[in-house]
Amino acid sequence: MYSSELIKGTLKTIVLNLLKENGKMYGYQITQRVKELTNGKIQITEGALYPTLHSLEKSGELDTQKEYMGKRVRKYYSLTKQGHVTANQKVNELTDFMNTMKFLLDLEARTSNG
Amino acid sequence: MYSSELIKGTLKTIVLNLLKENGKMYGYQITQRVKELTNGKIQITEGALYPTLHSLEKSGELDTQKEYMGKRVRKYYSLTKQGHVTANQKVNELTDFMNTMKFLLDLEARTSNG
DNA sequence: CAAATATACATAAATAACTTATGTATTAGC
DNA sequence: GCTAATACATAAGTTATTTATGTATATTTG
Repeated sequence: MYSSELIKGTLKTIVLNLLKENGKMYGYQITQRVKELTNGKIQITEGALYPTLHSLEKSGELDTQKEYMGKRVRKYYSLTKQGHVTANQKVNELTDFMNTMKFLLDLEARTSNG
Repeated sequence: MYSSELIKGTLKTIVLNLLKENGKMYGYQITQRVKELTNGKIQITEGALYPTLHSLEKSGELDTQKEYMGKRVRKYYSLTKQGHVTANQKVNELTDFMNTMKFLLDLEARTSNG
């Protein structure tokens, strides 16, 4: 597990990108998928996820669709048109940021080598 | 400029790494150097930096040394032995995290391609 | 079949790392 | 002399999280 400060700020990007690639997902599924894909290195808590999903829905990035499995409800989320745009922007911004960070760290390492 | 959430959590790592490579630096110099190295994409505010420096000093990562340029004081910071260890840990953790994030984003992109 | 665990949602209080605003003082440029 | 840059510092407000708690159904295990 990474120190939590690092993960902060990337949650919306992770969620939007997962939905972009998987079409639709429900909350619990997102937490499990991220845990699985990162070998437990990134674990999204439900206390963080659900408010984020609600906020993305409110701001028009996500649509919801309820599905009943017996008596249990699953709330599926999918990207709106606007959500697709935001997803791309967020992924690009994060990629750019990480490249800048790597440059910042690598450059300094190179300087010390001569 | 990146949205501020992204930069959160990386400030200590940036500062420790800069000090590791440059030996000693003072606060204002750190803000200018980061701005310069990232073409203004990352701008560390003084309100964020000074408390961080104080906190790193308090926790034993940094030593300080005052230098007088005429009447003006500069407070130089440098890594303690423990600070070197922490700097390496933080850089490794950030690098690992960024690789995990890239995998998470790239994997999904690859999945959509077939 | 009872108990524990997993699935699945949700919210609210507390916390941490910032931003924004403000303050002081010296130095440089016009 | 005025403005901007240099150089420090702190405090209030914001925001995204963590931690804690709650509800309910479904599955596994003894």
